[in-house]
Amino acid sequence: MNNGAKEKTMKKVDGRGQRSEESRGRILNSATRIFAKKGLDGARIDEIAEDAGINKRMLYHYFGSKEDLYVEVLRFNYEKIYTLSKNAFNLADDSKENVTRAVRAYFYFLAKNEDFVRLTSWEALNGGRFAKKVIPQFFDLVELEFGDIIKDGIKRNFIRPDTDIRQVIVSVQALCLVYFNRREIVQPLWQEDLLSEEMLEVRLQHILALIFDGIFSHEEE
Amino acid sequence: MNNGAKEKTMKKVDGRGQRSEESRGRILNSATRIFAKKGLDGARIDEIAEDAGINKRMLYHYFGSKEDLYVEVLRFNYEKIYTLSKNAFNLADDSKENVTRAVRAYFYFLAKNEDFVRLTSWEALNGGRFAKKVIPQFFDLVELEFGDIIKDGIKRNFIRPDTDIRQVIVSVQALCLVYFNRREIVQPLWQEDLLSEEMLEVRLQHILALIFDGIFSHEEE
Amino acid sequence: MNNGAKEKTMKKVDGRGQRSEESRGRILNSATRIFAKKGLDGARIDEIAEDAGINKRMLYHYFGSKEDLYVEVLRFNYEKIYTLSKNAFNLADDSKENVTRAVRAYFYFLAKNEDFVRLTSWEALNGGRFAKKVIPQFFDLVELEFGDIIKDGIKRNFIRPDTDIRQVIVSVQALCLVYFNRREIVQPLWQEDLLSEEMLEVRLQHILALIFDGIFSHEEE
Amino acid sequence: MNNGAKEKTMKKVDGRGQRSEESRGRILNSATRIFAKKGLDGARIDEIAEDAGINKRMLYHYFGSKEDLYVEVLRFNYEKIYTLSKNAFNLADDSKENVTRAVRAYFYFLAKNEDFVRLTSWEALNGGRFAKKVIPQFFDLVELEFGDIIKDGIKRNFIRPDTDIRQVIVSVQALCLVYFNRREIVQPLWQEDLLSEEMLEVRLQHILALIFDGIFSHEEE
DNA sequence: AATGAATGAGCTTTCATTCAT
DNA sequence: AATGAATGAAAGCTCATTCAT
Repeated sequence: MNNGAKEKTMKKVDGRGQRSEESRGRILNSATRIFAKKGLDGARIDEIAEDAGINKRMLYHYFGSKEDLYVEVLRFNYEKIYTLSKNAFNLADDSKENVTRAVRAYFYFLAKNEDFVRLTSWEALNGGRFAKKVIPQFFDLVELEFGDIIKDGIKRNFIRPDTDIRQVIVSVQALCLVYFNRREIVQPLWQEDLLSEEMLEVRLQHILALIFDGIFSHEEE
Repeated sequence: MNNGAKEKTMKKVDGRGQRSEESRGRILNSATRIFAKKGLDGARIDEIAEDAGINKRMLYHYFGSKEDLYVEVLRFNYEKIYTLSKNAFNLADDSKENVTRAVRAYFYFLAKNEDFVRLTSWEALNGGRFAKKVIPQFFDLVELEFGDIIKDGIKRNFIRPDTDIRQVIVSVQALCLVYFNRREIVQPLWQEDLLSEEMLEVRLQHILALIFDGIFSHEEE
Repeated sequence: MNNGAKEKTMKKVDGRGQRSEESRGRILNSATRIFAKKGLDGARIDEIAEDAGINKRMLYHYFGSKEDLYVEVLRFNYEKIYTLSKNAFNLADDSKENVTRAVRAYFYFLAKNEDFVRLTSWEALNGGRFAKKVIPQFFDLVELEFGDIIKDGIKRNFIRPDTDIRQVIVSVQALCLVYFNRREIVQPLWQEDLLSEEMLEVRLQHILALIFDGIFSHEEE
Repeated sequence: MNNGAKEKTMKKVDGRGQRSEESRGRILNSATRIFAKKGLDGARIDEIAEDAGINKRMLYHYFGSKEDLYVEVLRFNYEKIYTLSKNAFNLADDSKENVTRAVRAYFYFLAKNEDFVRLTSWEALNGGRFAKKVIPQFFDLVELEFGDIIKDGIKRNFIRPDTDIRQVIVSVQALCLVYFNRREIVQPLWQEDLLSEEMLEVRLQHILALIFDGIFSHEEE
């Protein structure tokens, strides 16, 4: 259905096709926000349509059903993180630098994409039921490529050879996600706004310190 | 309401009051399971009532509304982890031992209480909106007491003095929770069942290794 | 059903029968208040039972059903006005005095029996559907006896011979009832409390003046 | 809500908006009939929807809730009597004529609008709770303008100067309303149909006679 | 391409009534 | 005589979806 709609737009380069593509985009944006906020069950088609400023009927025209729209929202948002992994994850010689760059990129991606964080959390509670329709191997691909970085680090003897790469992937993801995921809940522990630039950097440094002093061999210390 | 019902039962030890308490309990158990599985919005009162084997009306009689029932379910389940924190967290002389015992207790509590894990995750997405009615300072109390253990460790010079206790609390919680939280999603990375005794122990050891080699001073290495 | 319960009580003079009669009375009083306030549809069995301080089950034991209870409430309250008509309506020689006494008695009866006023109003909206089960000729009997007073007045030449007795009955009833009936609605027209002794007397005098100067021959003026 | 829907219709004179307005009107008519008959508590949304021949959902779409619909019904019906008071109550030189015209207009308005009579009676039992949302000063405005007529009559020396205008307003309203209000109850007193043209006129003449011979100075007699 | 109006199924909630003790 | 617990039917209300233009 997604593809179908896209092809249509391709064909028609005149005014009508563009409006159509614009409507589709507006729906997608509104749906992202509202599904992120309330989940599949909590979201209301009426609210999305009103927020997008379009007629409810068009929403069905473009996306078929609430569930299909939800899946498209997942696709739309996961494409963003694909892009991230393509760009920010090139191996350099310094393993520590590689890991730092990757973690930083992931962490700040999450910081800037609260909707993605929430969508991924709803999906976790769904057991990835819908995301699987979008990503065969659901599970941020970032993490898979992060695995390569670790593997490379082991080769170069920077990282302990007995390191369980999969566990590390899961852990790094957890350490980053949790900060946004449970932000409202842990916020009371701090005076400062958890999303301020300073606090974000504090958290990132904490994560890096925890990881490095754990997984790196300690010969250099 | 909870207390009220209990007192009633206290008074009458004969058959009458007990059935009431039993019904209440059955509702609470069914509701726990179904809210855990589907969340507040996804759960259906009919399903809960049928599962509990009682008339829908009684559910309203005992709990007032769907939302109130949900809050009672949170209370009911959070009481379990209170108990944990009361019992398993007594300070010994060995700081490493203290941390290990606490993390192990928490980790295995989560392993045995999938419903709790899921309820807490739904609540995170709700910003703790409902849990706040149950726990003034929502956020597993376990973690707060875990803070004392870290503090004690710092005093004894086992743990680095510059450690940010709150960040560690958040991180430990993340490292434990993620494993159950996103289990269905990360499972494809492994052949083995993530909930098998062996795999649980593997994860726990990974967490401990990550933590220790990070937060402990490295004089002993 | 009413009689049945009474006979029972007659038989048993010991404690049990008295309690039973007392419970019945409490239910009737509570039901009167609540039916008067909210009507048959608006009243709730639970509320009546709680207000009477008895178990809902007893209410069904004594009265059979909500509707039957309502009918008993009507009977219970109409008996009060029967008593009135028996006592206050004896013919004297002075026709004006007779009418005055009767109207005054009726007006103050209503003033002191707000519940009766409301019950009779609900019944009017019901077309007397339920009251008919209690009084064959529903319609305050007072009024019928009031008819005799008028008739007597005509005989004595105090009242115009062309007076339509039935219309007068309806009108007098209206003039008295409306004051209590629509009290909350007309109250804003006055500063004073419509139920104060002074205001009640003002209204009564207005009614009497309106009636007399209308229906009496004007020879004496 | 009322205005909103009307504006909508204004914009689009083609088929689309009109059906909406028509549905709204059908609901209002059905609701008037059924609320008049059974009151707010006795009426059933399903019955109204079925009677209006529309889907229950639309009723909520247009009116929001049962109570809101009830309020709109009151507004809708009170507008009718506003119109009456605007048209039929212009002062002429003859005071008797003025009063007669006003009472006649009011009396026949009631005769032709049984629903209005009943709605106003339910509201009286509600203490005007809902009508207050529609009319700041609930209480037929007719009556207030009737007050002006009386006042004018006093000026012209046709009506006794000590007349309490507010009492007269209440009384006239009572004398008219009661005939329709309690019609089913008093009907057994007559053989004829109370709503027949003849009987209506009889009642009206009775009311006028009662009023005039009371409130007018009797010099002319 | 776009829309206002409409719908049926299903949701939460309520209520008069009865069961079991 | 009295009661706490339980129930089925139906109420008010909501929602994803489709019709007609």
